[in-house]
Amino acid sequence: MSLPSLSVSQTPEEKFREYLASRSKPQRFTDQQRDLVKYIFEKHDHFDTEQLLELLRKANLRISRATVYRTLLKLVDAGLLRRIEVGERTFYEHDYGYPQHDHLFCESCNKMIEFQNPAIEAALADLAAEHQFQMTGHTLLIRGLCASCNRARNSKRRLDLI
Amino acid sequence: MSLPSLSVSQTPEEKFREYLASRSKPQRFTDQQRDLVKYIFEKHDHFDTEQLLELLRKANLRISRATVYRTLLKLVDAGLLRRIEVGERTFYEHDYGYPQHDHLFCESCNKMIEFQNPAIEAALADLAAEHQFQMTGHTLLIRGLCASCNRARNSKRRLDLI
DNA sequence: ATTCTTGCAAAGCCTTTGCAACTGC
DNA sequence: GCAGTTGCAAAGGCTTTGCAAGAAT
Repeated sequence: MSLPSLSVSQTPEEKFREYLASRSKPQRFTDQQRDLVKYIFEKHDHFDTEQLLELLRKANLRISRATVYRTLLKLVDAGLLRRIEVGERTFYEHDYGYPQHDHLFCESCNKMIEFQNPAIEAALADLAAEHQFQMTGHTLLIRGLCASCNRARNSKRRLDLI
Repeated sequence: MSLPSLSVSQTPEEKFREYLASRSKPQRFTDQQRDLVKYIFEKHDHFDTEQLLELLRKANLRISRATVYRTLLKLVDAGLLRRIEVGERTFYEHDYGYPQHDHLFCESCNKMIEFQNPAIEAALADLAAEHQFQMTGHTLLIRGLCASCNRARNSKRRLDLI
């Protein structure tokens, strides 16, 4: 969406194949998995399973619901995708080839805005240290109104006053 | 658990009754709701619905599953409880009479440690301003190992080396 | 008396799983 | 050919809901 990609030496497919091959019980790379990886990494976006299934249907990729669920689990485990919980819903986004970041979530247009902010990172690290807490990760979502929805609301308000 | 309570002029029950009465369609205050509010506000804790049902059973409070779900919705709406999503699970905690805070979550002992941190708050506000984002709230969960689990792990590690 | 709430069981979501057919390797 | 994968449909969690009986105002 907004952050620069990291340069990575392997394609997502290569990285996934490597993951599959390196399991203690080697797993197989199937046509469905190939299509799914290709489709998901063609564009950077946030999606939940239902949206993905709908998009696959529209793209004429016939992969069963069960296979999509099973493959998403593997992609997360392989480090290609990251799960994010937004309220009650579970979304996925690119992990591989993409920098760590957090999100601003616009409750009006449902847009996800990614950001990286060293000041916040530092504040979290300090806080963890203060509590002698060994931080392994965090979840941060800022909810509110994005700039454009905010403008829209303000102009509507102005119109309402006329 | 750890933060000082705010002083509030109404008891949780009073506040809930006021909420019920002030609806456009006034709602009723029942024995089950009274018991539930009393039970939940007796001690400050984080719980999910399943845990609460189990605790109620042990406390010999017979309130049906459906009523618990229905009442929790109302308590959140009334501002008495706050929902927090931890991974896939939904927890509840006191909102009324309790200051805003975020959580450290220990993945080893599942303990929730509450904290308030002005530096983090400020960093979030700055970030939102930078993006011209009108923040209405945020969700922040820091995952990792709490001090005592960390110590336990370290002493185990030392023992393993012998 | 009226209207909301309860408890039960059924239904709804979303996700996982058992199984027979299929397919990478 | 063997072992892992797929697709289907059934089963699982968790949560919501329709309805008749019961309770609050």
